[in-house]
Amino acid sequence: MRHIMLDDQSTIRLEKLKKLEELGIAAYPYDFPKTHEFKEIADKYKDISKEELEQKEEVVKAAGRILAIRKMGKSGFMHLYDGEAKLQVYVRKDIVPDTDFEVYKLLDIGDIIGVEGKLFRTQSNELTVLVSQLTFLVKSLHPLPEKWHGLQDKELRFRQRYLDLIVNEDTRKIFNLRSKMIQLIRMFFYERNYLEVETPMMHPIAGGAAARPFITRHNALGIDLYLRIAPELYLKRLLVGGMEKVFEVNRNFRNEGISQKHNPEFTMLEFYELYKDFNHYIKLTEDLLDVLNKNFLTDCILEYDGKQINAKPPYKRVKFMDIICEKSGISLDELWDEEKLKAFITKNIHGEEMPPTYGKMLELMFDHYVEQTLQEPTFVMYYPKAISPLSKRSRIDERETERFELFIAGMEIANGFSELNDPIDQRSRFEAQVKDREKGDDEAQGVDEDFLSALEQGMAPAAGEGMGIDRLAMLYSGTNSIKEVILFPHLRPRVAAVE
RNA sequence: GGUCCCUUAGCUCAAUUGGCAGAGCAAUUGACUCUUAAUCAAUAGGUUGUAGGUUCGAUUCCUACAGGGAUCACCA
Repeated sequence: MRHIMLDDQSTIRLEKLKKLEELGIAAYPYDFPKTHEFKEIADKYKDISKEELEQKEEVVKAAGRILAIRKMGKSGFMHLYDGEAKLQVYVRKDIVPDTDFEVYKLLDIGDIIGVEGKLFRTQSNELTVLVSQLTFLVKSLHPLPEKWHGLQDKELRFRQRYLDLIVNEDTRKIFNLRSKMIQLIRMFFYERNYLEVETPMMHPIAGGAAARPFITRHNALGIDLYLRIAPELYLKRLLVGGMEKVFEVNRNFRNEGISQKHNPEFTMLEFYELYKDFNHYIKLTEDLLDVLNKNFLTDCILEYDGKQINAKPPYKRVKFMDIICEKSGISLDELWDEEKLKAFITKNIHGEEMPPTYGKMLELMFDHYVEQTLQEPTFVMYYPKAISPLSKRSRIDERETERFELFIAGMEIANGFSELNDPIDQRSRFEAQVKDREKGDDEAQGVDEDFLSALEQGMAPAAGEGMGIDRLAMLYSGTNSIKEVILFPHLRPRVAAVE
């Protein structure tokens, strides 16, 4: 049996709750019929003067959590917070019923109350409810963190996110922004006649990306399943089935380290459209970001990590192999030659193990020399086949694919391509992956026969793309840690206290 | 997983060279009918993350462990 942890302050609050019950007050009432959100009140009356308010006799019913109490004998002010805005209320002994004033005297910071009363402006002109009736709604048995500094301890902020949300307004703003962003993204695709779909989170084969999966167990079937690392291969089965435009916003799971930019589960937007290629999706990406820019930025400037980044499309386009040459000084011939590349890495990149495959060497070159330099939004195009097992061969150079990634502030934001729809080519790419795995690349995929059968049925030419929602939220909220944009980021579990 | 840093009252933070563990907010009691980081007076609140060690004496020095942060590795 669990008991409430009783420190001095909680004991006192429990006693106050008992006194309320002795007054005949319901300790845990069932509802409160409020007429306004605080923000509605603020918006509606912001231009109404003190004098006009006196005449109008505007009565409101509203409810919120007490963030501050300033008691002055027979009257007092409180600030309430309803999760969106704050509202000041004024309680006077000669105005509220006697019982209500007794209740008021037993209130603590953190309690939630409902009030009814007419609006007025104080001497300092703050819009305030002159309380005529006060309704007790719930007692908070623990004190709130300090009002001035708020809750600073990151661990407490993430583990007890509810406290963070009550006390730190910025936190609330970040999650409002995130929600609005996802809403705008959905609208963007709905307007273009995309169908929103949900594909499995548990896969018999983890495919569609290069990553190590989480393993879970299905008892009745007696098999292991993998939490998906990407929805890609299922979404493309839908393309085969004739769904012409689809998108999915949902979680992916990757069994890797936790860092400032990585959470084991993260939210991914993926979208696909038949009869289009990667050029079309580069443009669509710019259109989508343009919508977000207009909603979240002023003058299209991203303020990130102390830098100002111009986010106005169109964005710079560079070739993957060219940009590596430009930033590292290697020649294109050397870069295309595995042995010469190996020699270059040995000579110039120290403290790194030699990657097991040619593809991994290219990724090392890119990560080491290029990624951090891409601060202004930049499309990196034409990734080599070796590291793009699901993208269609380039029309220009068959060693490359029609794949692009978008980088902003040194972060990978999107990854898209002309989808490979040749089942024979796809099979050989999968087989190359198997060879990579044998060479020691434990993120290489296996052969997905079921997916190949779908492709054999015939998939029209298509473009597809994935975007990391958490990282977008980081960019637009100006936060440099993914934990700030995920309500409950993964932390090591605390060892439970002895019960 | 490696390296470095952090952990003191409910919260935000102090504590000199190793020498009585303190402040603000929150809380309690009292005063106060336009305050807004309300004000004034008084009071209470601590096994200094945990377990060891060195020492006459440890918040302070050492070791291990736990949690967090930064960074590297892996990745989006």
